[in-house]
Amino acid sequence: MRIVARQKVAGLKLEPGVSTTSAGAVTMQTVARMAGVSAMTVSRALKSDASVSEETRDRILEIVRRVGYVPDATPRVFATRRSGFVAALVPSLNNSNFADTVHGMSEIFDSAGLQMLLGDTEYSLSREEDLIRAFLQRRPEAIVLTGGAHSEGARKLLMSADVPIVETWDLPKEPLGDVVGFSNEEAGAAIVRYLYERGRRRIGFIGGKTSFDTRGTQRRAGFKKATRALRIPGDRVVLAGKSPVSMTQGPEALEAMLERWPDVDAIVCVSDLSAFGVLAECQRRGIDVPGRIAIAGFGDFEVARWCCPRLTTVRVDCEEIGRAAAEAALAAIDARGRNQVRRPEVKRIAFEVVARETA
Amino acid sequence: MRIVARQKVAGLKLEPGVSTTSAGAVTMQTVARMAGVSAMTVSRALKSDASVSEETRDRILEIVRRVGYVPDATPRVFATRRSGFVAALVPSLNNSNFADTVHGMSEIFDSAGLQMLLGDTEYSLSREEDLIRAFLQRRPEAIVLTGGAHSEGARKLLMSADVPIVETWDLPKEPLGDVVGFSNEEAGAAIVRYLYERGRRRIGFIGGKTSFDTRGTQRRAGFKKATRALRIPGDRVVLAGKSPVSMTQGPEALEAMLERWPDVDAIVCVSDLSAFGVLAECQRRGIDVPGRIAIAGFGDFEVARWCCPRLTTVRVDCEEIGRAAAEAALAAIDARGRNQVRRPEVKRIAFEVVARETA
DNA sequence: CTGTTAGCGCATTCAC
DNA sequence: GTGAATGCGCTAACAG
Repeated sequence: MRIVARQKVAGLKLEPGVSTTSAGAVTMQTVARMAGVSAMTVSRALKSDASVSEETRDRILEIVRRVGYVPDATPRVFATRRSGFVAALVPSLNNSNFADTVHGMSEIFDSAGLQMLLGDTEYSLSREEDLIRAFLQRRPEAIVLTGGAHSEGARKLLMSADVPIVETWDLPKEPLGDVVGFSNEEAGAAIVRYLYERGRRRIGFIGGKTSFDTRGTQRRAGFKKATRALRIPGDRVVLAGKSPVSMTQGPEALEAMLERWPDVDAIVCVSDLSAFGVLAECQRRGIDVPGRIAIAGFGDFEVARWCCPRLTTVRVDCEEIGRAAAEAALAAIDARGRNQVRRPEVKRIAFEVVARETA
Repeated sequence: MRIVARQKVAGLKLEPGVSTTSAGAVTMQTVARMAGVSAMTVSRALKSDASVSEETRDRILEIVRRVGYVPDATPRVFATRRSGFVAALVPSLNNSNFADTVHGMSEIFDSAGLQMLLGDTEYSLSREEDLIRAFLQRRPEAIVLTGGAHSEGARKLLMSADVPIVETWDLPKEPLGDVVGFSNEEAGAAIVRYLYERGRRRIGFIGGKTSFDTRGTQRRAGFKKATRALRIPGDRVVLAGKSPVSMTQGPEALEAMLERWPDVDAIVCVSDLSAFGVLAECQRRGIDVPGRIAIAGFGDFEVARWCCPRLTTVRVDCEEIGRAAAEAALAAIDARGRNQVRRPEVKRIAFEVVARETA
């Protein structure tokens, strides 16, 4: 049998009869015996609101400090029937947009005393399902997902788990619970209209090949839709590399674009990262940006704000998505705690085209 | 009393007598009754190795699927005395170097069936301590930390928790356990020597103001050391903004540098992000890079590989740090499981100067 | 203000 | 191949 995290009583001989558990760990019982009280009193002393005499509490807390006792959350989960966990899944942790969202969430969850179980789906629905299954074993009090596309298996798991769900970064047609997001299609259309207003007529789109990045796919749909509405050609689409699309795809994507449509006068990229890759490749080739080609990205990544020339992009308040998602989760958890019914809500997060130097 | 994650039996009427728990959750017991077996048999059926008749297992698994039963890890933790958790703390999740390390770790931990509790210390030792305290309540089987600098409180907690520890991204003088890292001081010195070899003599350093980023501080120490050894001036140091240092600091830092030392012919930046910020600002000011000023960064971020001109930098295999750290953790967990003593090890990860276009 | 009792849902151990 | 008893460490509920 393996022993987890045995706590040693640092620099302290336990008096006889004050035994630790079989595993040698310091438990509440140990502390209780040392303080000459019951475990229940220790339990009360450890939460600030419960009623314990000042003197007893001080004595107990002193012992707790001395032996370095850290209460075990596992039995607490058992006893209170609350795991203290919230699960959050993002397509990638290595993407500052999602990292910002995670940051926003943790701000709220932290202060609510909930720990986050963070998962990186790597833009894969099957990995998302696996993570959901793994996380559900920890009985999270809520689950925050990215996007509205999930495998059938994931949906089944989530339904029968009967756990509050928040979907983010999108506006799913058939939400599983609360929604905090925006229309990626509208965002894609908005940037096309912006370029059109700036006089561009031969606009191209660069995105990833795979369908995993459904938000990217929707931005592409928005591109198509807007070009149609504006009666400009909408076939200048290059899909390069695989998601997550990144700077790496810049050179090959630009090459492919220029070969098929040498007259392209503006390029909408599925993210700032690919946009920056394209921009840098233009600089290498001596292509004037925005003189000959305008470039627009998505996400307002830091690189977009600081590169030269600065990238025109679409900004979303990623942290706000996280905060709002966490608040929705808390509301759902709270309602559940009171045995109340609560209708899931849809919270739209604004996006805006940020006009800068590349378009 | 709040109820966590009640599982509903989707589309299935429970026959009378086959009750769920008081909370209404589907438990192993529920499944057992439905299958007409004991909970123990369900438990066995759920792990592939245990001995259960083919027929019984199939019947049980079918029911498990139908009702969407997901076993609860909490009592398992209790019974097996293994939490199945590993804690990992990084200074920032919004930093692709650390995100890569996390990715490397999860690769190994995933396949070992361990779940990661991921924490973002935000470069703050006190937040690190808080996170350690919170995570220890979950009885992680190992803890992976970034760097060797920890608060006294954190050290005490870790010591008395008696949990295997791995420190990464550094070579602490007094390690708490295993170490997987490299000398940031040597890395800082190496890039100075590189610039010196390329003929630069008036080399400056740009880093963050705060002391939280101890790795950055060590790179600065390496800068000092190398300039002294090479007998070139080592006072051209600008500390700007606060950690995490980023592109944002580029303009102000460059401004400060040029004002005090207009003759600077090379700038070592604490990270590629600040280096890119400086590079972009040079481009805006029309300063020739590397003609007039050479620029070097650290970390080989994606932006360094793709920007124009490409950034000279120091590369470390961040994912390998993560993988090696996870492997060290597994080794420690394993030894502990066998009640063996195991001497913590120090694994050095190589770094290399990557010569590119800016220096 | 403090103690006692009971139980959370699973795995271990031992019978059968 | 299967079942029954037991206990993990904590807290809710109630008794004192």
